[in-house]
Amino acid sequence: MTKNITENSYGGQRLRIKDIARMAGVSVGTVDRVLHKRGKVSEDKEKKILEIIEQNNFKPNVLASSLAGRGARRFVSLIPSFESGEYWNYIQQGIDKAQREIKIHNIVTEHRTFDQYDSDSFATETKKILASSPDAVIFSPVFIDESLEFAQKLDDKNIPCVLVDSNVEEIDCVAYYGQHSLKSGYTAAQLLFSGLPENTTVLLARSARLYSAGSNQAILREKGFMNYVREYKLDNKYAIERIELHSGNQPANIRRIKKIAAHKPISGAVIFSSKVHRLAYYFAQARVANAKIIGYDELPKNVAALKDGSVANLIAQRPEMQGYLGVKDLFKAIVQKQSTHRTNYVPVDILTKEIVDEYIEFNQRLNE
Amino acid sequence: MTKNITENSYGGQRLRIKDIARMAGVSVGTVDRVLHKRGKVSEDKEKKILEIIEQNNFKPNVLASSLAGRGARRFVSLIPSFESGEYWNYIQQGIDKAQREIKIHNIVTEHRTFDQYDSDSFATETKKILASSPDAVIFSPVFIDESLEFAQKLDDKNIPCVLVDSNVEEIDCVAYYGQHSLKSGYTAAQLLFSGLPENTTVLLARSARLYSAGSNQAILREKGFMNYVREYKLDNKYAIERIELHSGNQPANIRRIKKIAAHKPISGAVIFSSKVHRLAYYFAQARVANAKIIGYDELPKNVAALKDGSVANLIAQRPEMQGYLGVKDLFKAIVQKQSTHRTNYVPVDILTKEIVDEYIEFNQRLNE
DNA sequence: AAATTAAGTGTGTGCGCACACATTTAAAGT
DNA sequence: ACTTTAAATGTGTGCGCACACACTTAATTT
Repeated sequence: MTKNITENSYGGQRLRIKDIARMAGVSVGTVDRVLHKRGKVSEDKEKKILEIIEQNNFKPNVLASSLAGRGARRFVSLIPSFESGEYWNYIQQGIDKAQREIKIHNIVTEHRTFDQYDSDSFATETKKILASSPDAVIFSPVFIDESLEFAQKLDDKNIPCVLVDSNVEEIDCVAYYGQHSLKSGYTAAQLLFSGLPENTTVLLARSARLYSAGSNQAILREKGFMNYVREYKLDNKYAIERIELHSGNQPANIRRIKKIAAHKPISGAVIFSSKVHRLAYYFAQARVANAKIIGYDELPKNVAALKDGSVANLIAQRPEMQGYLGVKDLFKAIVQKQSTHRTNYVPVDILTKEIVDEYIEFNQRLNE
Repeated sequence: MTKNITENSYGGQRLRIKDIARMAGVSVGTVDRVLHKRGKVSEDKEKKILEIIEQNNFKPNVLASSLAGRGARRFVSLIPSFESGEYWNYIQQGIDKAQREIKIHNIVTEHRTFDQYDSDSFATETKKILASSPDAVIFSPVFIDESLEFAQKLDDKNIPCVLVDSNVEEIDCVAYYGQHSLKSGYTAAQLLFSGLPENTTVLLARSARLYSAGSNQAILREKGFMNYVREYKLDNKYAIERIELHSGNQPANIRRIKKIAAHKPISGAVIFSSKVHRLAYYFAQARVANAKIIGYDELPKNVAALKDGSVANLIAQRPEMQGYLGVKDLFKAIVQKQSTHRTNYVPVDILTKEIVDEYIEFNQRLNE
C-alpha cells in the first residue's frame, strides 16, 4: 500500500525514512540497515527499499543525521609546506574556512604537508595517511606518479578525494579545483605583449628549483605562453630569452639579466611562478628599468611589487576558493550524498595595482 | 553550583540550553523564554541567564534548532525586473542558490521586482513588502530617497536587510555587497588609456534613460573615470567627448558617433553600464573601426562582443556572488546569530576575450 | 523433542531545540 | 480563610535520524 507521504515539515515534500519503511512494508530499522549497508537484510526487501530510494531520489535529512551524532568523520589535507603569506597558505585558509562551516556536522580536518621539492616526502605522507584510514582526502598532486599511486590506493579503500591546484586527469576523484594552466599562460602572454614595443627582448624566467622538481603547473603555463607566441608569430618581432633563476646565487641572476639587456633592451618579462617579486628585484638590481613584468599569485611581496609599479600585473587563481570548494565538495559527496563536477577551473584573475587591494580584502573577508 | 559541561557531541565543547539551565538554576523552559524573548521571566533570572549566555558566547545548535521546526522564515528580495541574461538575472541566480542551501532550515524566499526607471514602482513594492512583514529583506537601493525611507520602516519593524549592487551608506543594514563604483571607473580609465594613441578622441557614452532615472552606480563610475583623467592630466592628450545614447533613436546615435569621428578620430570609448554591446554595434554601424571599447558586466551579448573583438574589455562584478552572499549573511545574522560585516566590496574583475569563458563557466558552476 | 544458533527484523532511546501545556507561586479579590 | 487571577516556572513531546538492543523465526545441533 504505497501511501504517499503527506504531512511533514519541508512543505510535505521530503520523504523520511519512516515513509520509506511504510511503503516497503518494513520497519525503519531495516531501511536504516540498507542505507548504511550494514547487511542483515533479506535480498527481496533490500531490493524493494533501494527501489523506493532510487525512484524518489531520497536524501536523508542532513540536519537530523548530523544531530543524531553518528561517529565523527575525518578529512585529511595534504599540500606543500609553506610559510605565512605563501600561495599554499591561502589554500589552507580556504580549507579551514570550509572546516569551520561543516564542523557542526561532526567533521574534523587534519592537515599534513610535504616538501614540494622532494617527492619522497610526499610519498611518505601518503603512506601515513593511508594507514590512518581517513574518510576523505584533499591533496595537491604535485608529483604525478606518486599521486597516481596514492589515488589508486585511496580508491581501493573506497576513500574519496579531491585535487587542488593542479590536475591529473587520470585520477578518478570527487573534484578538481585549480586553474587551467595552459590558458593562464596564454593570458599572461596576451597581457605581456599588449602594447609592448617591438624589436626588443622578452625574458622568460624560470625557478630552477621548481623546474628540476618537475612542476606540472609551471611547465603548462609556459606552454600556453608559447602557444600565444607561435599563434601570433611573435618570435619574429621579439627576441625571447630564457633565464634560469637560482635562488642561491643572486649575483649570477643579476649579471645574466644585465648581459641580456646589454645585447638588446628588455621590454618585458614573465615568470610562471609566484616568485615574481624576486624577478622584479633582480631587474632593479640590474638597473633594467621600464620592463613590463608579469607573474603569478597575490602574495604580500608580489602585491607590494605590483603597487610600487615594479610588477605590471599579477595573475591570480583564487587559492582560498580552491581549498574551500574542494572541502565543500567532499562534504557534498560524503554527507549530503549529492553529485559533484569532476573538473572545475577557477577563473584567471588579472590583477592591477588599482584593484588588488579590493581583491585581497574580499578574499580575506570570505575566509573569516 | 556551576558545574561545567562535560560530555556532549562536538568534543565536549558546545554549551547546550540544558547546561545553561543547570548553571542558572532554572529549567530549560525558562532559558528558552529568554532566548526567544517571550517574556514571563523574572528580572533577576533573566539577567543571570543572559550573563551566562554572554560569557560563554552561547549559540544555539542550528541543526537542532532547525530540526525542531520552528515556524518558517520568509526572506524577500526586491530588485529591478529583468529579462533572461541581464545583469539582475545573475543577482537573482545567486539569491536562488543561497535559498537552495538554506531551505532545509525552513526558510522560504519570495522575489519581487520593480521598474528600474520608475521610482514609484519601487515605492509601491516596498509598501507591499512592509505590509507582509517578512523576516528579512535583500534589495537593491536604486532610488536613494525611497530606499532610505524603506530602510527606516524596516528598522522600525525590526526587520534586518541587506543591500546589493549599490550602496547607501546611511542605511543601517546587515550587509552590503557590490562594487566600489568609483574605483571601478578608475580602473576602466586605466584599461582604456593604456596604450591608447594620443591626440585622439575618447568617447564617454551614457544611457540617457539610466541617467535621467538618476542611476547612482553609473554616476559614480563616471566620476572615478574622470578622477583618473584628472590625475594623469589626460584631457591634454585626448579629446574627451560625451554622448547620450537614446535606445529609441538608433540612427541619431550612429550619426552622432560618425560626426565626432569625422572631427578627430575616436580611439576609445567607454560606457558605464551593461549596454556596451549596443555601443559596439553603433560603432560598427558608424563604420568607426579599431576603437577600444570598454563596458560593464558579462551579459551574453557583451560576451559575444568581447569575443568577436568589438569590445576590448568587460568589467565584471560577480553579481551572483552579491546575491548569494547577501542572503547567506541574512541567514548568518538571523538564524546563526553571528555578526557580519556591513560593507563588502566585490572585486573589480577584468575580463578579456581569452578568459571570459572560464569566468562565466565557473560562476555558473557555483550557482548550480 | 529440546536446545542452540544465525539470519532477519522490529523497538526504543537520545541528539539539542522549540513550543504547547501543566504546574507552582504569589498577589489580589471575595 | 478561601477562591480567583496572573505571573513565573517546569515538563513533555516531537523534529528525522543512527544505533544499540530486543525480539522472532527457521534452520541446525544435541
